[in-house]
Amino acid sequence: MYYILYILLIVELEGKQLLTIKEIAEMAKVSRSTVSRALNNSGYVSEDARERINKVIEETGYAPSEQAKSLRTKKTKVIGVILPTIQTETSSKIVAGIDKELSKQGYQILLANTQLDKEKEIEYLDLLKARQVDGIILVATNTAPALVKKATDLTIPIVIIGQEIEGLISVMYNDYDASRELTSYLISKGHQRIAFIGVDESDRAVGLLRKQGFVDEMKANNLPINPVWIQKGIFDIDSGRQSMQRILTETDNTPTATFAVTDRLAIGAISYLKEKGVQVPDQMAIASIGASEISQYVDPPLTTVDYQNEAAGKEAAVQLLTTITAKNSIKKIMLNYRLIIRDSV
Amino acid sequence: MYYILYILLIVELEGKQLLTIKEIAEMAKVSRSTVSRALNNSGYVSEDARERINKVIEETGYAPSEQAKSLRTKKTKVIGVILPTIQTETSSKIVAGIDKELSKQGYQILLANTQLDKEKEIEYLDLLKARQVDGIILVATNTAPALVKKATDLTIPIVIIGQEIEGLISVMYNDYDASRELTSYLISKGHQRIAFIGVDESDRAVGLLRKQGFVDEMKANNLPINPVWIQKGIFDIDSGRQSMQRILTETDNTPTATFAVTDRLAIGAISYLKEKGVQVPDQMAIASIGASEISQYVDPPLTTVDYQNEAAGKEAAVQLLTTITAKNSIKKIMLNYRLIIRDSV
DNA sequence: AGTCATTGTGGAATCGATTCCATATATTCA
DNA sequence: TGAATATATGGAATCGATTCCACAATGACT
Repeated sequence: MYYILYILLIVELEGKQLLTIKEIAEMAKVSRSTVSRALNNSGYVSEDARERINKVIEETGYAPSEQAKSLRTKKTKVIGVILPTIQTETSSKIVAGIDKELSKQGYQILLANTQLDKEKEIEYLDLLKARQVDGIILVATNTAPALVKKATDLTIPIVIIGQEIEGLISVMYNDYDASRELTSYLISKGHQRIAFIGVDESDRAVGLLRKQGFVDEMKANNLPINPVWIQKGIFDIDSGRQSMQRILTETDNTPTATFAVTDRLAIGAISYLKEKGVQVPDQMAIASIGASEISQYVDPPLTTVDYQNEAAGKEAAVQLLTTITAKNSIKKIMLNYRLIIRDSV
Repeated sequence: MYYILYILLIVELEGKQLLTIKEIAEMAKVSRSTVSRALNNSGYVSEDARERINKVIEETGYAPSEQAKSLRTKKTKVIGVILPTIQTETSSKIVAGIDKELSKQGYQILLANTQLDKEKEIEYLDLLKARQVDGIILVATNTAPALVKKATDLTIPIVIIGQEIEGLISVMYNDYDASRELTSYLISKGHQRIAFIGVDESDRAVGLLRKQGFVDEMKANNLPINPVWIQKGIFDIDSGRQSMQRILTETDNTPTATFAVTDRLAIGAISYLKEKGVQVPDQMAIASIGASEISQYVDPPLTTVDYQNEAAGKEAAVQLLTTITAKNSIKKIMLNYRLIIRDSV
């Protein structure tokens, strides 16, 4: 009999089989119920039993399966985060902000990177639901009807960052006002002919609102806009170069300043200007939105708008957690921004 | 009877209770076993039953609980990724590489951000184990004995990025050779007095190996190293500024070139030099390791070493997946690097 | 007609926890 | 001393899937 037990023990240690609560119970000579109670500090457990259980846990390094636990309790302590990409400073700052807040409360992040594929945003909502996440934070790039419907129908708490979706908690950047203010600043510096490098308007926040802010402020100051001055790129540096090239070559009516909707676009534009020997800011001023870390180290340092992405992530996490623990009614949160004036204007 | 069923249905739809396989089975008038077989294409299912099941699934939008499934099958299709920080380009590129590879195979990433706290690396190994992840990728910053022991004892497949740990699959950067080659390049450009901005040596790869590469190459060329030239910072830009300040002020024997172990440190150093009116590269050449996206847009564009972090992440994911599906014996993978020559030297 | 393989199905056990409930003992108070 | 309460424990059901097994029905082949 002893031999058999011994052999079983060996096999178990060799195979490094994960321990279960049942085995811990047996070793501590109590029932599974008691182990569970000791583990969760719920109900009564005698000092005697508690000590034996702790000792066994200590020795074996047992950790209860989160798997099994959450099947029963319906809580996974996991939050799904859907991102368009992880490779930008904006995204990683948002994730960092989310993570800081969530980890305080013992939650973890399950990443869902769409790689800019809009279909996948919808797919991932389903997948995360199947994975029983306790909540979802969606860093949205668009407000397509299919996405809105899926997100609204979802039974899981969800917070949107970067776009406004009716009926859902949204954490938004103040794109319109920031854009007007930045345009206004350029005008106050004496610029009258101002170009604009934007992105596609299916991205309502970055594409549409920032453009509207620019256009409205120009109109409010009775300044004309040459169609060539309005360029559209995608979210990368090279696209900024190309846009600036078009601005300089496709019309004789060259602007004296350019407003790029992201730092990357601005950096691309500057890189083209340098190549062509155009002085920044003397011959062409540049301003953008984003306040990326390097914006202060490029030459010249960029005048930009700080959106405080980490704070956005944090705010989204806070909203989500309060929705999970106690129903939450706050629906829209408009974040602050901050104009950072440097040498590029 | 019909009323009761009807009311139950209403309640169910109203409350948006998550459906279970049991309900699907009832609606399709088959057993749970049959639904499961249909879902997984295992065993026999008649065409007739299959159609009814698919119809019900279609109508209800049912998705099986991954939770319950993985409790039974012991597979979660989740990989834990432990990172020192998510806020650097290196990290996000690695994660992007990992994610691209994993998502192809239907795996997802569970993030564990240590925020540079070494204790947490160990904690998270336990937590991820409790969460039953199928594998772990550890982006390591050190090889402390406690960490090595925990990682080695783990019963879950694990791959290390950035450090070499005996007995585990490690994906490493060729820090020593890259460092020697970069130093050699500086020397070939005529520099004899070269300073070095490093980080703490508890980070074996970035701290120790890069320094050794530098020192060995200097020695091989019989070049002396002034102690003040060897500075130590942390992983941020400001730390590069401070190091450069010390290099310039704490000795009269000023170097003509500086090797910074990361782009950020180099950018900080350049920023200080500019402030003091020191010409780069004429009065001080700068070279670093990292090839961050902005390294080509700073002024002057940085000479740096490209480590291809995304490829590193991808390689780690590939190794991990093959270990999970079929035991894997490859133990060490040394990645390529590439010297990028620009104007800062 | 009888054996055998193929196809199809449902019941029941299982994964590893939590939690309700029944029961037993110890303690307190009138 | 007896009733009420507090403390302690284990048994059994449960969460939502998968999977083994037993059993039927059908068709094929001697």
